Amino acid sequence: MIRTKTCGELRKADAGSEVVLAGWVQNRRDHGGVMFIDLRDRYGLTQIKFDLDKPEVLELGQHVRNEWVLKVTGKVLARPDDMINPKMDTGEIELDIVSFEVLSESEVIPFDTDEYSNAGEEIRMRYRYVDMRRPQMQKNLRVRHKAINAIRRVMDSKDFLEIETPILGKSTPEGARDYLVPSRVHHGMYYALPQSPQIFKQILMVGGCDRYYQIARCFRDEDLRADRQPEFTQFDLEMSFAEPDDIFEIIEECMVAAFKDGIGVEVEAKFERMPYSEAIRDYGCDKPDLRFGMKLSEITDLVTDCGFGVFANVAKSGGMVKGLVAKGCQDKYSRKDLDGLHSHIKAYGAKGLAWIKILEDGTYNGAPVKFFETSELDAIAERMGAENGDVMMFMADKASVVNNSLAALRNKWGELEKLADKSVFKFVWITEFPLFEWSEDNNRFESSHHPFTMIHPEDEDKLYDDFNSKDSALGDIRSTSYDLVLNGVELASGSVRIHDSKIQNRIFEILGISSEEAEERFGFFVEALKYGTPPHAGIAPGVDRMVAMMLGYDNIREVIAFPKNQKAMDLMTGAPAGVDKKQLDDLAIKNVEIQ
RNA sequence: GGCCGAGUGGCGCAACUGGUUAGCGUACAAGACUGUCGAUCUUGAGGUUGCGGGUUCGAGCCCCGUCUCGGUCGCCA
Repeated sequence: MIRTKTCGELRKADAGSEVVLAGWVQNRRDHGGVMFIDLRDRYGLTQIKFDLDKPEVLELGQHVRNEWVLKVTGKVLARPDDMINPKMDTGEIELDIVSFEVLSESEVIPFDTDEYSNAGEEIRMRYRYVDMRRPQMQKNLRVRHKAINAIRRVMDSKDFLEIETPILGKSTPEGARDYLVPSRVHHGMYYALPQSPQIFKQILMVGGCDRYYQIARCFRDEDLRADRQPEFTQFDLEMSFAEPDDIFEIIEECMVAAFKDGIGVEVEAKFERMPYSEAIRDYGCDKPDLRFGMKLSEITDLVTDCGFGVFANVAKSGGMVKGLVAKGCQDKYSRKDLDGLHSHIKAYGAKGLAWIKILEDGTYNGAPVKFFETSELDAIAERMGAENGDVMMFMADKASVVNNSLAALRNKWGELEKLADKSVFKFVWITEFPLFEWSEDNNRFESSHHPFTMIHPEDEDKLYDDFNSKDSALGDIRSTSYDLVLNGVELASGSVRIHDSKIQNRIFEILGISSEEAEERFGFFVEALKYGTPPHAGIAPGVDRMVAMMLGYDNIREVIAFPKNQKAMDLMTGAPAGVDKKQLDDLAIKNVEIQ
């Protein structure tokens, strides 16, 4: 080894020993006759002292620059009490230099690597290797490792096998767009990179593997977001002879271990459960942030005959009127503030946001007030649980717009009023998602999750209703599926799978997939299910999101070593890039002029 | 594809309703200094304000176009 110790481990007890450290120059403080260099590695910082006891070493040291890589031999000195630096782990000691060697010089780096560095994202991505030297990035990568390691430990203890599934697979046109890889051996044929190992993990169950998991890379060629990358990592698992409770128990144990090992936080051991219908009713969305209340209240029935046309017309025409209450905010937000809230929700199709304040004396204030009888307003306030000093906010539109908008408004309010404690991790299982959703575009039912999702046992009788009608009982069918939500973020999605080919065939029929088509699209899979399929269930938590949440980031790029930007480019390597004509010729692909 | 925000020395930012030579911090270079620890002090170098056009006596700022980055909606079974 070039070094005998790391830059983070020397303590007072090491005083007197001679050690060799190696690392990067974080900082040089030259006082003429005495000079200090902070030497940095992954483990920490150690102060190196140069002085006139060795003038030739000091002279050489004065030519060293930031980010050079040094090997330093020296003697550990306990610092006198008045020179201890309590901010450094190694602040009780310093290294009295004997000699050093420059292992590597460095150009002037594009941005600072210290803890105060605040470079923009673009420059950080371009020079990710510099960015990674920052203590925060080192911490992020370490937390990620620790969390994944904890998951592997738990899964091993439960007798799960980690099994790799192929990266080069077959394209399945439904769902997200696939990344395609042209075949050289078969011109005109393509592999697809997996959106998830879904089909393979189910086949592993047919294959008797019983309990499988994988820290799996997944690929989706869709537009990106702060929490969406074209390639991302899922903790994917599948279990035979399992019911939802079995999955919940294992994931809960994994989350507890991952948060403990990752960031030292003890999260609740049992997570709350909430049916999808309740989540939509009370929070307007399927991923509620339960760190604060502020439930939505529907008032459609109270306003059907009111004098406020905006509400009454929507109520009469099958729409929905719903609201929420901002407690004690009456004098905190002006008319202008409240009217301005609309800008936060108009992206969801919200045409307007109505608000009514209840002043401290109990009188109502706001644009719609004059259209209502006081008794009507009293009834609305009572329904919503609003009291003097509160602000009531309302949306009237079709149900999906109302729910989406108010859910966004609720989250916005949680942020404005700091209702959501950042140190709290509130998990919830959202269960019983609808099995089908009516697609207006295609005029038929589509799977909410995927076509292999098991129907809720109580709803099986509804499966044979008319599948060509939007009002069919099929729309009310619940599935045996579940999402794990943490602080308003969807962390995982899973379900019990269909193992009965009769049900599976009926689902295909409803989805408009003919048996020939099913054969063509997933023939091998449907075939496999015919050879003795155990009942099985699974789930796949997103590792990037989980780690980002541990560390308080909205952006998963912070916890991925080499992420891509919003246009799916790697700014460091320059991918994607053009290729040689020869490579294209091998694949029989005609070159397209690069624009 | 739509909407919103941002592009100013290497990096991070400022510049009022359009008005002198575009500032500040940091990094960088040189010098000073024997105890600093985000060292300090002195001096210095470093800019076609993303790009193109327009309005104006005058544009970093206003207008049009365009490019780039980010956020978001659509999209993501």
